[in-house]
Amino acid sequence: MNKLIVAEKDKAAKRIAEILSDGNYNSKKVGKTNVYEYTENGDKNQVIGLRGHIMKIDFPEKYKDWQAQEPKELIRAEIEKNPLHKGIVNSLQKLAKQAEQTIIATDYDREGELIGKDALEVIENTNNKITNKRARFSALTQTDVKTAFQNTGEMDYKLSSSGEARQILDLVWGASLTRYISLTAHRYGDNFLSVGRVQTPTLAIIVDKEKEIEAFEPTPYWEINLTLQTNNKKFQAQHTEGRIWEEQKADKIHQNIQNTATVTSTKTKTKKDTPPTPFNTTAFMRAAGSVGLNPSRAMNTAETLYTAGYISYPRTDNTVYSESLDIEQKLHMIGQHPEFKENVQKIQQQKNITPTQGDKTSKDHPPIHPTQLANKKDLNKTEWKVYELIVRRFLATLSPPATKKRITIKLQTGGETFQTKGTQYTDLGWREHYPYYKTKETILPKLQKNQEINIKQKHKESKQTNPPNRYSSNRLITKMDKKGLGTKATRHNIISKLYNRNYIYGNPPKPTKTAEAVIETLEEYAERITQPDMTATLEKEMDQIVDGKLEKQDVIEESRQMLEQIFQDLTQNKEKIAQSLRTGLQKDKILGPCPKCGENLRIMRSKRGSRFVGCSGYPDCNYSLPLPKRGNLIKTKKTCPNHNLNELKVTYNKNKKPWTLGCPQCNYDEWQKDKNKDKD
DNA sequence: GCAAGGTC
Repeated sequence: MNKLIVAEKDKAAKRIAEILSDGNYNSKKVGKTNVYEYTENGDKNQVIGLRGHIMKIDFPEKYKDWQAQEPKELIRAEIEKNPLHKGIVNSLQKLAKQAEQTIIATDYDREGELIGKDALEVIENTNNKITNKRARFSALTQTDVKTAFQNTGEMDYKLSSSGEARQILDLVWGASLTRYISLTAHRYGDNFLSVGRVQTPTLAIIVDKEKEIEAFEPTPYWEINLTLQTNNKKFQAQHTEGRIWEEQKADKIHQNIQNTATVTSTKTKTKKDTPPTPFNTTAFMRAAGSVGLNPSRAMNTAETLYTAGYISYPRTDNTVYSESLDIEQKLHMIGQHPEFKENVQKIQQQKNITPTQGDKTSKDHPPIHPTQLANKKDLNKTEWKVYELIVRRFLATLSPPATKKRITIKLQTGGETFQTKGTQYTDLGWREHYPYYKTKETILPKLQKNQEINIKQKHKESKQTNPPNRYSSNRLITKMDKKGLGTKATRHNIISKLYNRNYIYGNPPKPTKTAEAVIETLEEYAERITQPDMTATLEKEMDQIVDGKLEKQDVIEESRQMLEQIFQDLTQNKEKIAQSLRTGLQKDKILGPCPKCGENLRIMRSKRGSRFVGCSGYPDCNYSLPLPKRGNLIKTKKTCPNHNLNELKVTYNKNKKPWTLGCPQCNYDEWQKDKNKDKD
């Protein structure tokens, strides 16, 4: 029986052909798509790789004009399914005609089942006699794949329909609310304001943190420190109270301090510092942040390294190496590189090599690890940085813990207790191979109990509490992971989207006033879309569809009713919402005082569409400054010390780098100066 | 000009 085997991607198709044919396969092209062909008992089998989803859903053409209908009409609008990759669909159709059976071998998860079902529909529509089977495997290894094809099962239509429900809910909620917010705020064209099940709660996390920072009021506190001196060494000690909230108390302690202090105790503890676990996508991106790469750069670079064969598949949840991963061989390979040679030798000398394990054992793909030795000169700087990070992480997971001594010494003077802490590594362990964390050491002099030590200086230091830190984009990915927002393959895209929509800027990302206005509005009238909980509930309902406890149609219907309820609220409060959105959006336009009249300078648009800085005192005041024609203008939090105007940044949607324009007044003055210079 | 999810 001639078989058509359908994999999720080209790489997987090739690997499947390789395994099932024991290496005896041919590659050919059908259209532009790779097809891998082999014979089995005289039958011709063909393996094709898709490109993820090959179909997409959308509303019919007549809904295309945003202004032509009310956004709420989208809630019950019909939904079409159309080819996303026409070339692949054509190739599938060609192959389907020649086959008697098709085996769907897409990834073993919800989206994989849907991708497979969409492909199967294309196949069955061109060949209604074809039979089908489903091969399920969780790793592209010899044994897994062979077993899966010897024990094929049936398609799980409940699983794929849960995927369809997810698609429909995302489209209906996302599109209707995006249009509603955009139209209400008069943001047309590519200035639109987007809303979605994953992006909006993510943005809310950023906005909430910013509000926390803005509302933060520093509290003053004091610390009392000593500088002590033994024969040849100075060291510091701090009062055991730590932060002292009343200055009077701090003063009293300060006064009590004598000329000497007595050692009352010395304690030494040995601590083990366990090596890190293997890289999954989230952990990798977080680590990439510490070498200065944002999630998108990290992912793009990893993708390049993967395609070139240097590392394993970069989109994985798994943090446990499989039994079949030949660690000895990998070590040997890495050891060939002069830069890692010594590290590898050290690991090979260990009595045993036991890799660490994380708690995520989903076996979709192995944890990210090096698969081939790279030459530094074959890679660009960033690629090497990422490759080295992955190699070193791999080495670290095979290494012993680091051991450190923690020494705590307590001293007394004038009835006050002080302490000092020292850290010393006795064995660097994995840290030697993975130098991305700081290994800070504080070495204290050797002290005896009851020893008396001279106090060189006493300090009363006045300090204040700091606001919480913003999330870096890499930390944000971890946060999204914890809250169940997005998937390993999409989280970094969601963050890029927030940048492109001018909801956030800079790194760590800061929200624009527009973002704050959108989140505030939605939190008041469509709270559900701003909370991670929506995803959690969705996941539960998807599971219930799979278990047969709920029907896809019922889940969608219930969700539509909920959205209709929200639109009722939105419609009733239309004026209020429009007002608050517009005031919020205005805030991103006001830059500061006009030097001529003291009214507000704002970013404006002329009738012909060009941008400029104009005064709100117009027509009484006609002060203005020029602005660049292209790019998105973003008002930053920084203000110019000379003109008290907010500085501006210019970003572009395409891969062009953003640049800082700075204060528009300074920018203009510089330009004038340059112009005059040219004249001279 | 909408979402999120695959993959390149």
